[in-house]
Amino acid sequence: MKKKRPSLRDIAEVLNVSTTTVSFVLNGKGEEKKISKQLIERVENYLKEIDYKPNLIARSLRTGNSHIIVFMVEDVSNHFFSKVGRVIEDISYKHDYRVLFCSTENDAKRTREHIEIFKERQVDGFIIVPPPGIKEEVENLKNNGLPVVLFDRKIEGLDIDSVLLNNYEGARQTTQHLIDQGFKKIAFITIDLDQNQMHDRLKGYRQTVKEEGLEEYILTLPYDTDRVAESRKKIKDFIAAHPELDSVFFATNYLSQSGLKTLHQIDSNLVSNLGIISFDDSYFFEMYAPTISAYAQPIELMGRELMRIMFDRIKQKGEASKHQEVSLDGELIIRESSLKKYTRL
Amino acid sequence: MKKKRPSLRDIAEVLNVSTTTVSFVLNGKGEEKKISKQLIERVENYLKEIDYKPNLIARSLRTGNSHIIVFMVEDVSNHFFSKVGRVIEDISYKHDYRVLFCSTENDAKRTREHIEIFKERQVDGFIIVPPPGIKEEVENLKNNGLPVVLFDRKIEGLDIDSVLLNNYEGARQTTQHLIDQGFKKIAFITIDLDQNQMHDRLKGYRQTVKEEGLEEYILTLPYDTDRVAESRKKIKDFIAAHPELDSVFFATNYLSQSGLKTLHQIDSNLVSNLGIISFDDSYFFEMYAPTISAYAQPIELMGRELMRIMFDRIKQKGEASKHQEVSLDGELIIRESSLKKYTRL
DNA sequence: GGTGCTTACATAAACGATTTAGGAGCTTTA
DNA sequence: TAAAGCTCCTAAATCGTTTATGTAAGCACC
Repeated sequence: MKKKRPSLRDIAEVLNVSTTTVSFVLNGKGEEKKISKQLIERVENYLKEIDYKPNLIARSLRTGNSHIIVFMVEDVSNHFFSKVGRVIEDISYKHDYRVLFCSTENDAKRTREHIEIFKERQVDGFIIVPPPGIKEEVENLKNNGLPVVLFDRKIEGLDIDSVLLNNYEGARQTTQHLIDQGFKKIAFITIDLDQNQMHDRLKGYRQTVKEEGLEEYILTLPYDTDRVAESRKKIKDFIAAHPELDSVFFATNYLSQSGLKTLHQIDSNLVSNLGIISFDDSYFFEMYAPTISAYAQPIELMGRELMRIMFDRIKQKGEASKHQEVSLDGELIIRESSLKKYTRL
Repeated sequence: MKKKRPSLRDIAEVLNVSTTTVSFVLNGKGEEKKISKQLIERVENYLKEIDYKPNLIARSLRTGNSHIIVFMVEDVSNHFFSKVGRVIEDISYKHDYRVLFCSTENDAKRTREHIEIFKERQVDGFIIVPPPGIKEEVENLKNNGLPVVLFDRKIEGLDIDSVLLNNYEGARQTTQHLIDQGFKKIAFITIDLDQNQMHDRLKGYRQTVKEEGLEEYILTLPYDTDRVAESRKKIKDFIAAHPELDSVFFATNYLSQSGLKTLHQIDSNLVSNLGIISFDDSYFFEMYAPTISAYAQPIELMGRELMRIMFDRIKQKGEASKHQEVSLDGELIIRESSLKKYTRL
């Protein structure tokens, strides 16, 4: 049943030329390799006629690259990562590269295993959202001449290509926006995740309220998603302890979503009465009532930058050269929830 | 810099044995192939010592399979598909298979091209959410002995493995639930997508209201996501034309989300005053106020069934055998929005 | 002591491409 | 006319595995 696809050799035989010739023509190196016009044409016509598709596995084995890049993120089904993944996928396809998606679950062991497996598969590059504790593996990849671009987070003490959000600046803008709207008692609700991006957001918030001579209200919740009940309680207590609060800045979109629910539970008018803004946009915010303002990461741009750097590296074929650290600005998406005139206090 | 990984041949040389021996031991066929215990041990120790990893590309070339399966869906960043993708990814990894994700955009041409490309890469199987118009290509894949499992939709007139939701039954249950809650004027809002799953949902709704002696209220919106304004207007007109409606059944979660927004725009109390339920669950529904009831697809189970069939087929190595059509039931997730006592009419 | 059967390995041919090195035939040049 | 230089093409090695086939040694058997 399974009829074998013709190989280069089969074609060469039919045309009575060598496989070399067919290969050269196939790869558009005909002229360069001084194959005569007529022969090029003859081969090309035949290739087209039988709609020949080379066996990419064989090509990979010979050339040592696979035209596959991996995109390792915390969770492929996470909205932000899957959107960026989609951008990367599209760009890759245009350049004849494919993308392997993979979830790290922010776990070092799982990530290490995956990196190992992908190396066996001769992938051509890695885009990684690094979990803590994989500095060494990433360094090894780089030293082996494999392109690696970090995304979303960096690894302390490792000079390597990366595409990041300017979290500090983003948090500053977000906080400033609330202040500009007339909010004065701004709570910052974050998680106890020891990673740069969270630190930078916190710093941005603190610096801004400080400069404006306002007080800080900071609540740190556990990172564990299964400690929801605990988080809920903490938010309730926090709100109760600070009745003077007029607005809330959630440090991640996940926090905002569960936070909104909690606020609504405390008092169904609370959400409308507080100024609310989220770091990270979400599809959800557009639908909520009121619509929720957010500082959105530049998804499209991030994907493009990641691939630009990736292809730069691939072209360089492992030659060392200075690393690029791209820090991108997001965009404040102002919706109803952060506009003073919409709150009813 | 890039130090070459040792090959089987290198190892054989060091150990003074043949590559055959090393290969057999590597693949655990030592005993079967009558290699002596001592030698097996010697080879195994060395393999472990240098932490040898075989070149999977070479293996693929030789064996003709890649241990890669593709998961082609409408959009990899869609919540439902990415969740199922995640399940598939996890199962695959456990069996040493990798997953290539790919977005079809529901476009036949794009899908055809992708199928072609994946065949060149010798992928071992396809899980496809088929766009209209690719019957022939899918049939070819199957006839070439390549495992194909359809997901979410079927292709009319093609007998092939598939994992589907029992849309009819789901819509019946959903409608019945509203009726049991005491709702009597139930609107069904759907899209004009000519695909089985939508037809079945409509049928389920109609049959149920008919059996209960209730009137049908059906609104069909354009599928195009960029005709949002038009959809909004249609919903508004529909609601205005039928002030007697006491509940709404949205046929997809995307519809629910934009529909909720529209309802809220019409009248901020409308969402609380109507009974609302959605086909397809969404993360969003849990957070909304009120929380929105939904008929949830069994994501985990779907992923497992897809992979079960896939591995069945892979084991059969292209032998034809009767196709399996799995029809799964979802689960009614009852939240506030569909409970009569929560609506204030 | 020839035949046959294990055991325990090795040899070498694939898989299907890319690519290096080279060769045949022609023209040019000193 | 011999050497050199083109032009156009080919032979064969190579990538790193898997696996069909080969074979040498040992033993049994009549």
